[in-house]
Amino acid sequence: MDKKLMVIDGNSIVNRSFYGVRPLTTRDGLYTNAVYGFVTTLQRLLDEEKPEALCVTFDRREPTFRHLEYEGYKAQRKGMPEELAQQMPVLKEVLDAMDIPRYELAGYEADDLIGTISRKCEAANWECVVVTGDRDSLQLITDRTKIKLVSTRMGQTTTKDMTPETFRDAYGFDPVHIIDLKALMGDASDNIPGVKGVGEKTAMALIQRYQTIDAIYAAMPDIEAKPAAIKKLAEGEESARMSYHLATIITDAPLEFDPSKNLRRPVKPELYNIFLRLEFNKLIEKMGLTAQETPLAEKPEDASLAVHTMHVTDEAQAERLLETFRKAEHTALLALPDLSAVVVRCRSGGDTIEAGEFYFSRYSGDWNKLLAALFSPDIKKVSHDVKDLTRTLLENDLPAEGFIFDTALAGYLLDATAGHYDIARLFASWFREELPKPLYLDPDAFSLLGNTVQAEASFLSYVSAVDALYDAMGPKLQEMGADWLYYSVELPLCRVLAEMEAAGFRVDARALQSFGETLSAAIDTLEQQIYSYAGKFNINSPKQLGEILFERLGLPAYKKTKTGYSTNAEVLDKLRGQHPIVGEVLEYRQYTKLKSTYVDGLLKVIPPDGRIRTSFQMTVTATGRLSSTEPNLQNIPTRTELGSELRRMFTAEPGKILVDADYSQIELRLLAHISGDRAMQEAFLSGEDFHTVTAAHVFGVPIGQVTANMRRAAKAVNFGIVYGISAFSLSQDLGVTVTEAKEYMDAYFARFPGVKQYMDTVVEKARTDGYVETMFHRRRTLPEIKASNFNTRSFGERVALNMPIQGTAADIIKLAMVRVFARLKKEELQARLIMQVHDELIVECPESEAEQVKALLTEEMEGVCGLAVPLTADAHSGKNWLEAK
DNA sequence: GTAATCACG
DNA sequence: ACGTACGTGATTACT
Repeated sequence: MDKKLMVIDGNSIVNRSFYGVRPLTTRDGLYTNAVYGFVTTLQRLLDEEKPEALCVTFDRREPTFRHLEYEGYKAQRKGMPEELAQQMPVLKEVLDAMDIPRYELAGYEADDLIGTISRKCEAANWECVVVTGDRDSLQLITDRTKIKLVSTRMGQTTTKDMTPETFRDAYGFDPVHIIDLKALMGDASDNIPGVKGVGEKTAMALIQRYQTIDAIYAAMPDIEAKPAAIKKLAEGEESARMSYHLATIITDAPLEFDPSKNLRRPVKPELYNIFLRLEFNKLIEKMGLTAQETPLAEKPEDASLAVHTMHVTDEAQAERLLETFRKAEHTALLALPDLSAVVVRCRSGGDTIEAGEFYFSRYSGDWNKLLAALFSPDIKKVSHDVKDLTRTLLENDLPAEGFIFDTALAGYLLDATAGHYDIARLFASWFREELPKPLYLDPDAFSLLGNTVQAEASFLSYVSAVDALYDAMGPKLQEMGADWLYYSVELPLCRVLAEMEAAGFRVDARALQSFGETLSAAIDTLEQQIYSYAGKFNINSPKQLGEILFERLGLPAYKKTKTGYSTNAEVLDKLRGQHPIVGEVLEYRQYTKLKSTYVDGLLKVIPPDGRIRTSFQMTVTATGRLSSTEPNLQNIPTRTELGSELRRMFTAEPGKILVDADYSQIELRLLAHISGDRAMQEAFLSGEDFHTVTAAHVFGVPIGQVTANMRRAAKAVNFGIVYGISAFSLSQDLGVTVTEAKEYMDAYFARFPGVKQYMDTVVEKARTDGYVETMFHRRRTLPEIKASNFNTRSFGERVALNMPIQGTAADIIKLAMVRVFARLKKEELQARLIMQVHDELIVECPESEAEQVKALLTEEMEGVCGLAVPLTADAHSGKNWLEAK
């Protein structure tokens, strides 16, 4: 059988990848989606076709000679967006590392190169597969050359094989006559004029009947077509002949090409480093790439590190090592989640210190005593995920002191949008080297002697990675000015959160259960009523609900989603009154939401002691806020009366009481402070309702004459500013026209010129620096701000406006938590912090402490930092969350 | 696994 | 002209 060569239209595939793959960037802002899409597509094609040889063609950016010949030709082709252009050199680098030949030739387009390559293959008795998304190439199809047409729809790449047979089935003539077809109908995207007035239908019919334009013009004027078409053909002959020429792909470009010189070769070792730089971790894994023999020089080399590693099992050894650790300036330390093993890496600070890596497990002495010694304050520990380790230790009645660094937390502060902060990924992205996969996740591995050594080795490599990261990250934190935030807020917060998680929040399971039963009954009734209008269907399925509402019942569909009708609350609310089913669906939604997410969801996670324990995530949000998972206790309902009933089930334990304190409008106060706008600051200093004062300013009336509607509008503008406003969104929110919304904004900016100025300067600063930051130097990098895509860039601008405000509020409450925690301890109160909801703290304490705790909370929260406006917090107490709010 | 929806600040 | 609020997490349906 003949050998097969696959030639890829590089520009076509990279373009499709760029628009088909969601935007991806590396942590330093390099766009990578087109390269990623290209490589994955290539992998798939190779799998499918298994060609012996492979090459890629590219267009040169200079004008080709056809531009000179006919100036309209492809003149309108848009320039590449910057995000794609920057990926082109990277893609070429990748192809070189994969040892795939690239062809480009000044004066020739990719099509011409492909045409030439395919003919040379045929001449050498090779089969040729052309991969492109461009239908122009179909004219190249022969018995030996097939085209794989690539199309991308909704992120899914599909290919269609076009052979002479499939082509004829689709078009009714031979592939080569597609040139004749284009000569008649033209091609707007390539600026081929064709015959004026002859479109696709006429042209197809003519070519199917006569095959070539020569045959058509030879038979003129007696051809099978409408008289009007015949007239146009006659007038357009010259244009047809020229178009024919333009549509013909060149197959004899001056290109040296021998298919046997394009045989597939193994990838070069550099590919690993390139992929690492591009953060293509999945591809590295899939393609089985490994690090190069010679590591990059970036990793800090520690000459003093002892080469020896030791498995510590006996007490005498351990005692000696503990003494060593106490003298060390720091040790890196990791523990298994079940505390069954600990690994320590200790570097020499002097002659007396025994340097090395030590693996503690299967210990003959008192394991808990050893742990207590390791986690006491006199050993300065660098670790990873300190909050989780602290919680585990506390839950086992062990000390959890002396943590001086957390590599996960540092990674987050250094790049809050990276998303993942596991040791392997941090190590790979910092040092461009891979780390062995974690083997310790499987506890059984330790019982199997064969695996043990491997598991230990892997665990040891993790602790050395943490140690190396500590060296690299510490200075970086300082460099960006985030060291105070890190050491005085984030790191101490680990302990605070660990204790909050361990404490949990008491929930009245019986009350919750009976609330659930009430809901169930209501849901059943509503279900029957809804079915009575429309028959039985799954009300929870937006698809089925949409069909019922907008097709069966004929209600007007205001909005669509990607996949069909939108049936969200906003849409349904507009349909209220048009059909009784609408209100019932809304009610059904509300009840089922409460039942499934809250009642059932929470009942599932109530342990025997009745206290629900959430997990606070410290490394998730891009702004610095915490998040809460399994379960999320930061989104317990409050906005509706029925929903807020759930808060009644969150209680203090008998004899105790909840104290709830929240910041009053912290984000707007921060806006007033950060922007330096005097009028806005005075609005807060006046002591009047802030939204009312803003309304008075914006509408130019005395405070006494502000109507509810005016206040509502002002409030919407205030929030809009914090979110990075646009007139359109504001108009949607307020239900007014865009023009009116624009007027509100103009009036607002006229009255608060400092706010306008802040908005301009913060966006400008984001553009020059590539990041924005909070008052405490928490940073968010913003590659989006330089995007050429309008939407992406606008998003970047909104984020630039919002992050410093939301983020500073997050910094402030975190600092307040650390201080409240310390005060409660210092004053020897039994009160315990148990919850944080972004601008709100909840403390559970004996009733006798309530007043003292209220005062303490208010004082610490308000006293975090001095602003140009008062930072106020209000505290309330009650037996349950609803009462205390 | 993704999309739609809806709960919170 | 572009298409829109900022930040999260859980549940359900459906591919």
